Amino acid sequence: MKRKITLKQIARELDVSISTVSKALRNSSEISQDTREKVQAFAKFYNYKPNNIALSLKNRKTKNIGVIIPEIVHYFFSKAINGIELVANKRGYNVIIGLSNESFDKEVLNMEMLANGSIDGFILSIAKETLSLQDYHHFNETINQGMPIVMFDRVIDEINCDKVIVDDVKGAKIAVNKLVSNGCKNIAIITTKDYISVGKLRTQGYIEALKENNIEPVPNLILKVDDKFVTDDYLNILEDEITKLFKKNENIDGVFTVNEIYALTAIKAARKLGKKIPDDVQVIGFTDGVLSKHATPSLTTVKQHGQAMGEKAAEMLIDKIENENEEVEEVYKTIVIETELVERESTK
Amino acid sequence: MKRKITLKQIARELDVSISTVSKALRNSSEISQDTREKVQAFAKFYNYKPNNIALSLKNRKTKNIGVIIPEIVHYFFSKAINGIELVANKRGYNVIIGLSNESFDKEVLNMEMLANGSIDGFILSIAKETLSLQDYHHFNETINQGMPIVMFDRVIDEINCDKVIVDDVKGAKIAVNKLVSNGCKNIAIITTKDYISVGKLRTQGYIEALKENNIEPVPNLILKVDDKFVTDDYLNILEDEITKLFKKNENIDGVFTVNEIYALTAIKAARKLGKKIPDDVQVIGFTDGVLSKHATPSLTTVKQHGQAMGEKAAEMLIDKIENENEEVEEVYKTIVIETELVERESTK
DNA sequence: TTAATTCGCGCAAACGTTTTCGTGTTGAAA
DNA sequence: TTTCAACACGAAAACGTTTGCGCGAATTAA
Repeated sequence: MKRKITLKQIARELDVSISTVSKALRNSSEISQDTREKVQAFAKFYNYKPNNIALSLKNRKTKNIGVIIPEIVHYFFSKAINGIELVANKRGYNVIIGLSNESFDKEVLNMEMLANGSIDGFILSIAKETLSLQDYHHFNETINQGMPIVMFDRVIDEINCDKVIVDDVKGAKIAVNKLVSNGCKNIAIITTKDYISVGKLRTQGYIEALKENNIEPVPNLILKVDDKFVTDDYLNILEDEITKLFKKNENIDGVFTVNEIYALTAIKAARKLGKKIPDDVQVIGFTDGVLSKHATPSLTTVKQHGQAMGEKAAEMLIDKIENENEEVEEVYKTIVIETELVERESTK
Repeated sequence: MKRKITLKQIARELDVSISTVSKALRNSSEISQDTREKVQAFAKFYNYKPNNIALSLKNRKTKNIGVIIPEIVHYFFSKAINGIELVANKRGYNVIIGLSNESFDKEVLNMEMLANGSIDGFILSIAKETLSLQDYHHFNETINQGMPIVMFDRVIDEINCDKVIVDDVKGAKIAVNKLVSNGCKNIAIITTKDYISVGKLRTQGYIEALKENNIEPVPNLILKVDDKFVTDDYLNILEDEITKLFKKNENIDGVFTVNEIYALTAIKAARKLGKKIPDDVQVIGFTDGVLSKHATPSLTTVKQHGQAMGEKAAEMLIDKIENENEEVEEVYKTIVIETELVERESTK
């Protein structure tokens, strides 16, 4: 019923000026002990709290950070948000989320909605559509307006901003090396089309690892799935493609995939073909999500530390926000979060 | 480099007053065609956008809604956020999230951070700790300050606000009825302690359904798991308890669980005891998450429509925010979202 | 020519803060 | 008694908007 109380109302009730109230509440020595106590008691009684919006306007700091990600129903991204919210909260910031749903337009719209004063900085992971269109004007414009940006996971080299990434190449190598040392001779990869940077990099790691182990990569063992349109039939199409892969290459004894779903689907397809996991085929996925842990057989995966990435991104952003005054020549960092192989039942 | 341009700067450059600029941009007929065009062209060139914070202060509307949930790395909650963000965005609102991590203190803190002007209303799902402490003062205080609240999923009857819930009793009944009609005679339930309202209600539905099918519920078949402390060892403890349940009651041929993890763990435990799913034991879970779909065998579950719940909650909240003026005697609605049984491989 | 309109624009208040600078009152020192 | 510092407080500006109102100039009607 009763709106939040303001300085003005307190001032009127106590018959002093607004400035006196403000100073009294901040314990300024300008104000007499008497008045201070009176004001503070009154404020406490009416549960006075300064209005954030007014503070934001005055200080030109909102204490909000904007996070724009492709989707939220996704283990990696929700973990990242968890990390972001953790440190943001610890440092007194709120988190505003925008979901691009992998759409360029929604990404641009979301950024425009927030860039007009609502936030002090952005943390973002780029939509697939943006990556394939290669239209990055909205990032550059935002940066030019003096708004700090930290990109994570899906980043673009050419944009000048802080970045937090996973060493996808190295992660893929670790996985492939594991398969090789476990005795696999014919290792396939199930990956995405190249415009997804993480897919591309993991594929690169796969190839490099093979070469380092003196195995010549063969194109037939590289399956690049188009995941532009994720429909309900998607899983079936995926499974069909993987089944074809197995049938064409009877000798496959190891599979590395760039995410969990591909790995699980590969296991399913392999089993239907009568192959035993991990005896006949060993499988390693990427992203240590809830599926990897609870699947049967549970999945050996390359863990990305999504939460750590989120935490680091938030730390970097807030550091930048709070040191904005020091106009040192801008220097941008790229932090690489190490991956880790989590071994479970899908490998020997 | 260059900060966002303001009305004042445009006014100075064009040698008119601030009000003229403002009116010109809003196409007011008070301003001559000439001036309007000049101002608009200038504003467009410098990409002028009104400052949201200033607007918020002026209008006493932030166009932000606050969402406080227990955790985000969780299929149901992330689906709900997805729905909330969808309609919020469509209606011109931003979403600020706070995570309580099931902690009472963090829930209170988060609400206080946001309640001082940062948002126009709350959507929340209550932390377990709050539910067990039964301390709801923060909700009531917020409501008394005139801030609208919509609770979803985990709600409290005594609080006067809009609510969006799932019919947990009915959902449980549907599941149990399915098991009965599939021939199960000894149906166990794996649920949570009663202070979690959803656990309690689903248990209630289980009992009612049994009675309606003329089966006397037996206490030995009701396993109430304490999930207050979710640690890494948690799954083992859970599995042990379930294994004990099976051993004590060899005749169990159907299991209903209040979430996915319990269901998967039950399947695992049953299999280790040599029972076949669904031939010897049929299992139905709750919450149609990513695990249910991808597990082997895939899981028959009661689908909660988390996204729909989020959408509905956001609609209700924004409606309330935008009709706040009409001081009709407050009337609070509770919307029940229907559940749906998704049949997969864990039932016959 | 005068009076009444219309037009085009600026002033100022308001939203809720914080903070700088003045200013009137008190008490003590000279 | 005069002078000055210390004290306690208020006025006002600023952050960036929107908007009701007033005012001078131009136009029209009488």
